[in-house]
Parts: sequence; C-alpha cells; structure tokens
Amino acid sequence: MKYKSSFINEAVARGFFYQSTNIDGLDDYLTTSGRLGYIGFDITAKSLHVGSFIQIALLRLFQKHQHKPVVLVGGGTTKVGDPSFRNAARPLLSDGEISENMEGIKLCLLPFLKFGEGESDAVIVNNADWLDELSYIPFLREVGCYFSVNRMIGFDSVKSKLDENNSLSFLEFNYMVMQGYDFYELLRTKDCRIQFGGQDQWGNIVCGVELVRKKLGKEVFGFTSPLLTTKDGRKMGKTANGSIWMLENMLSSYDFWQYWRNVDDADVIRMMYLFTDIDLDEIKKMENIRGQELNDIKVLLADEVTAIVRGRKSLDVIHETATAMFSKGVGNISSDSSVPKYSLKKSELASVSLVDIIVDGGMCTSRGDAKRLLRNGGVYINDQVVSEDYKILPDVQSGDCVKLSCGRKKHLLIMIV
RNA sequence: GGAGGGGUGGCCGAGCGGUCAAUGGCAGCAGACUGUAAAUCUGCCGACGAAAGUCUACGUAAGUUCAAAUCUUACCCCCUCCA
Repeated sequence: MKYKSSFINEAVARGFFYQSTNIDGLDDYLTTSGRLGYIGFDITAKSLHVGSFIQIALLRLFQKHQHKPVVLVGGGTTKVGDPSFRNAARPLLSDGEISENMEGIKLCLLPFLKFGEGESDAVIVNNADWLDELSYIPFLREVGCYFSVNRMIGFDSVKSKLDENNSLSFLEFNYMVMQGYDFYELLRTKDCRIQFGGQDQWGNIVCGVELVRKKLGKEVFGFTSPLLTTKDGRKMGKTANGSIWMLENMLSSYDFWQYWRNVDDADVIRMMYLFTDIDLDEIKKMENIRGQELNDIKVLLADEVTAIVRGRKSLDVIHETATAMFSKGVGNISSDSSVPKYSLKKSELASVSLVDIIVDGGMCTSRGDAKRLLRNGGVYINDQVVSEDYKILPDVQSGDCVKLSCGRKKHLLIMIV
C-alpha cells in the first residue's frame, strides 16, 4: 500500500485520482477519520446525470472510509454559470427553477450517501446562503484583491474561450472567484479542507486553495478525478438521445440499465472499478476477459450500478424486459415487462396503417420517418420483415398480441382488444 | 463611438441571383457482419403526400426581381482592431 490513508489507497486503486495540490499532505490529513471534503454541483437541471457520476461515487467512497462528505449545491454559482469548456454561455435560471432543481439533486444523492448528523454523515449546503449576501465593494476589497487577472486568463477554462474567439462575459469570468470563495467559506465555517472535482475544475479549485492560503495562511487540498470520456472521446453520460439521468422520472430504469449494458468493451473494467462496490480483487480477476464473455461482465456492471442507483428490486423487470426485447417470438414477453404496449381494437385493423401505429407508439418522430424505415427494411411484425405499409396486420383475433419492431432494439407490443 | 469580418439544417462548414430542401464532414437511423460491443461496408437522413407535388427553412423585418440563402435597406446578435 503506497499511501497511509485507506481512502487515498482505494481511490487511487479504483482510478479516481488525477491530480492533487499536495497528495502526500492530503494523505497525512486523511489518516484521521471524520475529515470533511466537498464537491460542488451546479444545478442546471432537475437531475444529475451520469456525467457527475464519478464525483458522486468519489464522495461515496470518501464516506465509506469514515469521512464526512459535504455536498455543495451551487444555488449561487448557478446564477453565474461556469464558463469552463463551453462555447455557449449557459442560460441563466430563475430562482424558482434553481430551487426546484435543488430538490431533484438531493434525490439523486440519497441512494449514494447517508445524510445526517453523525461524524461521517453527509451534509448538504447551498452556496447561495453566503454568495447572495455579498456586497460588491467589500467583497472586492477582501477577496478580489487576491485574484490576479493575469493569472486567471491563463487558466484553461478561460483561455479556451478566448482562443476560440468566443465571448466571455464578466459574469462568467467571476465564476472562479465565486468558487474560490466557497472553499474559503467552507473552511471558515466547517473546517472543510478538501475539495474534490473533475479535472476540468482544476483551475477553479486552485483558486480556492490559493485564496485560503493568501488570506488565512492555511493549507487546504484539491483533488481531481479524471474526466470520464468514453473510448471514442465523447463525454460520458451523453448519448444522442440525451443524457443518462439518475432520476427515474427522467429516464426509465430499463434505459438506464441498457446504457451500462452497452458500454464499450474497452471501458468495462474501468467503470467496474469506479462505479461498483465490487472488491478490487474480484474486478482484478475480470481484467483479462475478452470477446463474447465480456458480455456477462457488462451485465454484472449494469446490474451493480442499477442496483445502487435504482434499487436492486428493479432488476427483475429489467432482465425480463431485456430478454423479451432481444429474443424472438411473442410468447416470452410477459405483461409486466416494461416493453411498451399499444392497444388496438379489432375493428380498427382495417383502417389503421402500420405507419400510424409506429408514429403513435413513439417509435418514429414523423410519418415520413416511419415510411423510410419501412422502405429500408427496418420494420418487423412478429420478427418478419414487412416492406409495405400493410393496412391490415396479419390475421389476428381479439386477445392476441402482435410484436411490432423497428430495428433490433425498439419493440412495441400491440394488444388486440 | 469608428473601421472591418461574420450569423446557413442537431453540430462543423461550403454555397454568394435560377439547375438549392441547400456540396462535404460529424452525429443519428436502418441493413450486412457480429457479442445488445467496436471497426468496416451499404442505404437513409425537413414536414405532409401513394405519387405528381405542396408547404416550411439559410439571424429578424421590409424591399428589388419573372426568380433571392445569394442583391438593397433597417434592425438584432457575435468576433477583431481602434478610441
């Protein structure tokens, strides 16, 4: 074991560590339990998505090693907007939206962290509580004087915006000052000396570390984790169909599970380390698995992650649905699986076209789209390709089920009533 | 405030009076191959329509023209330089 603290050891072994302001100092500091460490989350949406997953998992690990996670929600900073690596300024949110989003964020975190009053129980704070109160002139005199603009424009987050000829408003430029101030405030009021974050937060974190050192002469620590990209370089948690949200009302458990079931071969083991509670030794044994067998590992990954985020009991229905979706025939689709259903009166059989059902059932966005799919041979009825827009489905009776498929992965169960 | 450059489909980016629903790339969808992976190859990729075709769309609004993404004017926004 290279490090003295159990947390740092495991965090490094699992791949959470990218860089730190002083890893040895931090290691020493964490040999005593009950230390505080925080991560800030912006609250631009009602739910966190998988992009923030690594941060949440890190806090969870922190708590597992008897330390106290502090979740900082950016009620104040969200009103400013982090300019980091975005080419469009974020839309500014109203107070109403912000407080609504904040409730959602809390829900997302409940499965991961134990909140409460105990020594290692997580707490949640909102930086609006102190940022909203600041008065401009005193703030500039007490805090602003410690920030060098020369230095700030050197930070990647700012530099990339300037280099790409994008506009950077003064509002956004202040983001890192705000975030630096957060760290100072949390140190002062809670003796919180650690800030975690993604690699892209490095500049912002360093600002806080320096502010505390200059103002109070104390050392605080920054710790960043690698920015998770998939093997093809895309940001994790985003698919073409949207983000992989944590909350069930924004993404079904089945789709959540599918995301993990379909990760790239090359990413499976890394995600296993980061996102599951499976022992390091167990995962180590899986490292050499290749080829088709890796599919079982993907299922395990999907199961474990889904169990944490959505609860283990959700797995039964998911497995059932997955089996139904990927096996042929109608018989093995049970009515409690989450395969979408569509009911159709027997009397409507003659008048309703396939295209209508496809669009109505949400499988295509427009009739033209559905027709194209049909023409391209991507539509199946009971696993048989159909190439024309049948006005009438194959001879069926009331009570029958017909499986309508668009491609291999989208299915609709038509119940004849 | 002044001078110059620019705003094109989900994104990047051509086009600069008719042949433009708009080259190309990325992303996406379907098919082949497979392992619900990746890579590769093929087809598709604004809406409506069986089709002919109709409609909507090149920052916004007016205008010139038989005809405008392309020309004119005003306005809005972005970038660069100067004050």
